[in-house]
Amino acid sequence: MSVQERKERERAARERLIVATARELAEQQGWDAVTTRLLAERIEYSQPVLYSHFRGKREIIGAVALQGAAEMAAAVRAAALAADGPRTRVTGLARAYLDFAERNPAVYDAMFQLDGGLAFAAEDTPEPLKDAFAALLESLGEVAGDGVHPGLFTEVFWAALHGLATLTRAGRLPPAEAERRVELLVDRLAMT
Amino acid sequence: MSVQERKERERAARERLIVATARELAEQQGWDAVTTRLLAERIEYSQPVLYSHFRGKREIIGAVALQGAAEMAAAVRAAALAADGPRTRVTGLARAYLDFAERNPAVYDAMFQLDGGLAFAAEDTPEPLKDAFAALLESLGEVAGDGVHPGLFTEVFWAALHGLATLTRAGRLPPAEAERRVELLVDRLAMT
DNA sequence: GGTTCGATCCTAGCATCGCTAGACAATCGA
DNA sequence: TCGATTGTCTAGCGATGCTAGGATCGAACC
Repeated sequence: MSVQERKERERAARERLIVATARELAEQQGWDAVTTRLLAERIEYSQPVLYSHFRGKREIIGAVALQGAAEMAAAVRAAALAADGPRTRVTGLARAYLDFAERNPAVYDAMFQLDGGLAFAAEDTPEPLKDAFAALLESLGEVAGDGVHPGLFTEVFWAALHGLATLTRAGRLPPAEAERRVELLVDRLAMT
Repeated sequence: MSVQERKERERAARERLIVATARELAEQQGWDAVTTRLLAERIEYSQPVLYSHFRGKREIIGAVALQGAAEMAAAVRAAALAADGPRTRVTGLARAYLDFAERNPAVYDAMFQLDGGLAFAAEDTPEPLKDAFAALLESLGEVAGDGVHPGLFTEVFWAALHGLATLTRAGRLPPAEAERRVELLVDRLAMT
């Protein structure tokens, strides 16, 4: 059995290598540069090996997205823990969210802009995605305000952050005043 | 000269046909289906003809985006005119925006999700895009609140709408409660 | 220890993509 | 009427995601 176990370990390691390499390549040169040929060359295997781990390129993007969701959830929770009041917690959360999107644009794209073949807002939504939303909900729920459903409030706040993140990164919003936009958003949306 | 004018007219008509066909095809089967071959076949010309009008597929997407921006500006202004108070105006604007995105998903993608090679938030931003932002500003500026820059407020409100539009359409947000999210957003953001 | 057999991987290739070169035909000016 | 110009098409290039089928390697059995 030991031989088989070793093979499984090696196989899992190679799968992690694929995901990590795809992510690295995407951050360096954009997702367009992540071709199956280049990716295969980087991991020093032939193309078909990729397809023994993933159904196709979509699933590789999906794997990067899940990894990113876990990291984002951690980043958001860390920011929330570092703050003391509900208000500063929300501001910190917003900054952490936008900061993550800015520092990991390719991962953010994998999560929300590209098709990673992942289910959302459904029963079969992968755990990391549900947990990332839960991380937002934990801090945002307490500032939803009276009579407002915490989940609904979180959705709206999240959408606003997502809009700021994508429009800023696409050059639709001047980056200079990003901080003022965050302050305005928190000022108005959060009921403290 | 008349002959040359006729040719120019016909050429302009063909260009409109290309844009209209690309848009139609994108709305029916998604932008992935808008290949240069299929598009050429639909307009009953060969592929290279497309490149005598546009630099490439990107520019065709850009042309659809500009068309969409003009329509969206008109839709937003119409909604604003139909309302009487600042508050109902903002609500109507928000509904019109999201309605446009929902009814014209491919056009909305061309405007904000895909690369149409268009400049934003810069001097060389095409007029229709600046005008679409201006249409939002006209109604949103009056509810920015004291001491808040109308442009900045418009940017934040727009980002929130954009986030709602994209996340809803991507299946990230359940469509059922879309209306309640709009109400919450307007309630909190608009100072009336 | 040699042999068999299954798992693993690679070479080669398919269909399709955006885009372009060069041949061909239609039209215009002289 | 004839050359030149303009316009269009056929054919093809390089690159893409993905796959079929053969080669190779290692584990397991007599």
